[in-house]
Amino acid sequence: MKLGEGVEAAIHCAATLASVEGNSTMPGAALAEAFGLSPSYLLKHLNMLSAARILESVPGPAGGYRLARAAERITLLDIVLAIEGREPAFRCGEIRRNGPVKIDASAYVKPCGINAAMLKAERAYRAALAETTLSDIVADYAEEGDPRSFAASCAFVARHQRPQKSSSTKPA
Amino acid sequence: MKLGEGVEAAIHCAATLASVEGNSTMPGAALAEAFGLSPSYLLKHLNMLSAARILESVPGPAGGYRLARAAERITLLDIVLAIEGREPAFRCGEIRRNGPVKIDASAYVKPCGINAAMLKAERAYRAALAETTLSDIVADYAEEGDPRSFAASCAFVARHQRPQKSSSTKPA
DNA sequence: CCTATTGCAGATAAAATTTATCCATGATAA
DNA sequence: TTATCATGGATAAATTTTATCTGCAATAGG
Repeated sequence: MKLGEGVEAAIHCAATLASVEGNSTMPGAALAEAFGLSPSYLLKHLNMLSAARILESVPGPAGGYRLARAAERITLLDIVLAIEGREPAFRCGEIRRNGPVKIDASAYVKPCGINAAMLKAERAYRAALAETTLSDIVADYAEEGDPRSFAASCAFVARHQRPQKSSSTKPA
Repeated sequence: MKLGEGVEAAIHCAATLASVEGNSTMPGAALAEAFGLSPSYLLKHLNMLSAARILESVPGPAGGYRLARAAERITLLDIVLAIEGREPAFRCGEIRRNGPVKIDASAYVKPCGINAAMLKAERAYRAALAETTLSDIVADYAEEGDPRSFAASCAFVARHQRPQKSSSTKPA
């Protein structure tokens, strides 16, 4: 059981974008620089977040990414599912049917109990992830994080965010 | 987020071994046959279960595998950790430190809030897995499963289990 | 003792997935 | 018109997963 590295990058980027003011955007290259990541690869992940309607993208100069909705309404689960896919971690291969003795398919209409137990655990995992929002992450960082690191983050965002001409969604 | 196929095989095998009587064993080849799996690869997984003290192995003819303790005291978590490893699925790469502005390491003594939230979810996952024991799986199968399939499983176990000379652990 | 069966460790290889880079294209602000 | 930026596709490198094989140690049964 393993989560790809993209998840960490995606959450950090989304949290950073939560600090961007109004409908301003931040270029992908700036986000890559903020965390020392490969720009070309990070774009893939940002793209998945866009496809999942977690981020919005604005093309052209002064373009970039911003949150597609309020940070209060973006959970860690949203991000993890966008990056890792919506498939459950445990995939039942129905190997119970592969024995030497062939039994009629009607014997397997009830779902496999093992699968059920594994999926139940995964629901617990997802429920826990759904309890934390991006705004929780940001608030925790502002309150509990080191002031030096927090100030540096704020400065970085202020330096790289780009205001947009006309608003489309929520004007702060 | 993905679990290897070995987990499914391991749980099914362990559940099968839970039906073996007394201190009898069942050869790995028989378990592979029971689920249509590659014998040489399944042995790897059975071995991990042995290393984790979930199974015991007996060498020599009439040898094979059996549970190392009562099915009531083996949880799905035990098996998943034995196969997938004990590392958490989310591994924090501390990319928060990789920004262009270098900050003293003392700013990062507090753990990353994102990591904390992800680990919290994983604890929920593991707690849910720990709630289901092998005996739960077997009992559910006996009560809720199809009688034809259950009878076939019992017959298969009866045909392949091999009694041992002298007992070491629990004589049923 | 001898032999056949079985678990075990290690080397190896095939396949799939993840990670990463590059380039051509389209949008758009200046 | 130009420079900046997101997008999508093609591609490749790296890593992990899956799978097989071989030689070795243990042992029940003759």
